[in-house]
Amino acid sequence: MHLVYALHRRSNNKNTSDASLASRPALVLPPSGVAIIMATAFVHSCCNTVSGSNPQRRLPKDSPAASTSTTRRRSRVNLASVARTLSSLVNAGRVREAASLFESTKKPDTFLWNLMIRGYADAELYEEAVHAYRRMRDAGVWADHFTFPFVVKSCANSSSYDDGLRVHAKIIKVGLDSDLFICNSLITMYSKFGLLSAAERVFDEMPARDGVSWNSLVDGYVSNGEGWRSLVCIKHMQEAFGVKLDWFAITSALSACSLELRLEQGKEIHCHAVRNGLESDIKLQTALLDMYCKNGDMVYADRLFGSMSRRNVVTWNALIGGYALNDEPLQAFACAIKMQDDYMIPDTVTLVNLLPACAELRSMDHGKAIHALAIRKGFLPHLILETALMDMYAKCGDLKPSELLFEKMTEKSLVSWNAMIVAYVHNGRNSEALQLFLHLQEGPLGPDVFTISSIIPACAELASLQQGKQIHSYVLRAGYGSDSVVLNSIINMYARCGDLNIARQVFDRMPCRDLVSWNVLIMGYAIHGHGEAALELFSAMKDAGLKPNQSTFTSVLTACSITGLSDEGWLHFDSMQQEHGMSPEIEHYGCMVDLLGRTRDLRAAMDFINKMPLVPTARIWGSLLTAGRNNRNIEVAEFAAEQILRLEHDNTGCYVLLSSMYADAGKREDVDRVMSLMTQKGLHRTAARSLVEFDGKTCSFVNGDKSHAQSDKIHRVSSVLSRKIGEAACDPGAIFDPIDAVTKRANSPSRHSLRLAVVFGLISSPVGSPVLVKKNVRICNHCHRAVKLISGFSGREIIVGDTKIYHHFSNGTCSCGDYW
DNA sequence: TTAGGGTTAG
Repeated sequence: MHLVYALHRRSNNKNTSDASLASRPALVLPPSGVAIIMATAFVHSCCNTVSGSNPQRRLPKDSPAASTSTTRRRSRVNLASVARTLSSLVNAGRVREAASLFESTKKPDTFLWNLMIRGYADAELYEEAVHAYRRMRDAGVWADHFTFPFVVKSCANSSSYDDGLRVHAKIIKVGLDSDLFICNSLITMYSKFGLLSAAERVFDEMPARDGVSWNSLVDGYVSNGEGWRSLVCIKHMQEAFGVKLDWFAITSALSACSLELRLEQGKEIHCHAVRNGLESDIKLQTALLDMYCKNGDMVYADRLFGSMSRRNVVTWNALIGGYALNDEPLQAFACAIKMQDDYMIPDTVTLVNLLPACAELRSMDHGKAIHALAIRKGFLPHLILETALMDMYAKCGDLKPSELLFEKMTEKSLVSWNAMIVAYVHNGRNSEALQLFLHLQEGPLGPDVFTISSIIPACAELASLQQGKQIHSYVLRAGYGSDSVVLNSIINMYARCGDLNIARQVFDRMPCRDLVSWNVLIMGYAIHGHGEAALELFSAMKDAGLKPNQSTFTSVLTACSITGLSDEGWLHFDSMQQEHGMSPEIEHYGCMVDLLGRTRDLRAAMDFINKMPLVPTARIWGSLLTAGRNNRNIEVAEFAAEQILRLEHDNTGCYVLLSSMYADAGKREDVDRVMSLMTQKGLHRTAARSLVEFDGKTCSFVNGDKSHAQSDKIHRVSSVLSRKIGEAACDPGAIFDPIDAVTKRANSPSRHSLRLAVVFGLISSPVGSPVLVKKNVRICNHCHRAVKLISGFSGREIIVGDTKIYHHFSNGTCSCGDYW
């Protein structure tokens, strides 16, 4: 406006007063781009007149030198005036009008190019900024120390990795690689690319650094999830270099404390902010609030929030997110209501923060209401909101809306892909998760550490050793071979897929083992029935200086119970409280009930449950049911089943186990009663399925399966083996098998899915090699007895994983000691 | 004319 005012004044009589000009309505209107261009043209003419008014410097009109000199001078003056106009437009954020003026300018110089590139960068038109730089270079105009910070920033924000590297090379070539501003922008660029070592290299090679250099590196660490390195860097900058923490450093430090869950350090930084008079800044207060929320101190967060004199939507969102994060979903919703009383309008972040609260409450109604609100407010499509919605639906157990959202997303980030993969895994749809993982690899987005950590458990659940090996190979190729989170998942996967030897090899070769690594391997030994080895590993873990946690004891007590190491089990259970000051949790009590059941002391098991300081769950009564079943004590089993069904009326496993017991005891009427009760409740027994891998493929068998290409041979061999091990055709167990009782069809144990899978494994693999089979339900008595005998007869090791443990059948015996 | 996070998804 001032510019037009000035221009207008020049175009009119010199005697025109400011007051009279101010009274003209045209002057108070904002200048349009065209008006400015026209005005600029007018200024050119004025300037030309002025420059030609000095008779002392005038050259003969026909002189070539005079002509050239005049042209140059005119050109300089033109550019200077364009620059003023262009600068005004850029500063006003009117980048399109600035571009129009720029394009109409002949031979723009470095200064004008810089202005234009800055205009694009300020308007977040980063790709256009980079394009303008390319045009500048092609036009032969020299880029200077002002040009590069804008260009580097634009490369960083447009994810133009190749351009970024080319620009850096150019900076080195023109000798500007020591410039403070350029180096600072390069640190940020490399951090945004996730190339922290490149950012560090730029930082290290700087001849001089300022606070921005340090803050940029610290921020780079934080934004790449390297909270610890960020805190180390902050300490170093303060102590070794005497750099004071400013607003930026404090906010980065607070984020680092959130990442590393360092509440005490966060409080120290809070004190530092107070000492430096920054505590009244609303942004800093919100950052502090966020730090307290992320560290789980909602009491302090609430107190800080209450003390704030001013709050905005961001502040409210931080508090809502805090309550949702800290498992206080109702408080999160209460805040969302209160914020509206405070005249704050919920935005996309508010809704994104509320969705985990819906998931926590398992309240699809709340989730759907938020979804509807997002649609009504026109927030969709929105990448983060859609991903959060997908996650909410999946956690509420409804995958269909998640799939629809994912399918229809106009833009998908890697986080969206990961969320969908996790959604499948958490809902037991492991095959779909694996398919999606393969699909992801076909596109431009590569899997990251989250993807890998999500997909490995799917392989573990599918018990697909081949798939697991392929994922392991991918992990090594993709450079995640030293990531302890990923490697821990891989150890678990190998153990759950039945190959404990490879699990051990991965563990032994880990560059850095954490507590989880030990816990996972101890559990691996436990589920394979190698109790002694698990306890040896536990001792080695303590010798290595690691302190056991609750999960360690779950693994150790599981090992003791599965292997029947009663004395050791009680020793470790007691040591939890006496030596390590831990209160046993429900899982630990469950292991002890298993242990008591295994020692056949059902009375002690019942007393133990009655004296437990925790309310028994279905898992505890399930252990008692198993104990009753393995000790052939129908009364105890019935009592346990009653307790389970009181807590979980749809527990099909409970019905099946009880009916199996009745069948073993020859109580045909009770079998019928239990099975009809199941039918009345609309429950269905899980169809048994056994998997065995052959030639890199998983072969699946159901009971009586005849779909396999070699079915005739498999059934024939199974019948022969059945006879060889002396399995009677009229086995009383077979007659009263609940499957037969319900289906009323002949289904001899020799045709059970496990038997078919074992036989196929035996005939399709090299003589002497072990056979590995995975089963989706527990092994029935007949198959357990038969596979023991088959292992003796064939001289082969047969490994069968059920839903809980691995049975190693060898020389006619099973590692479970006939208790499972 | 140059560099820098308050809250959000896996």
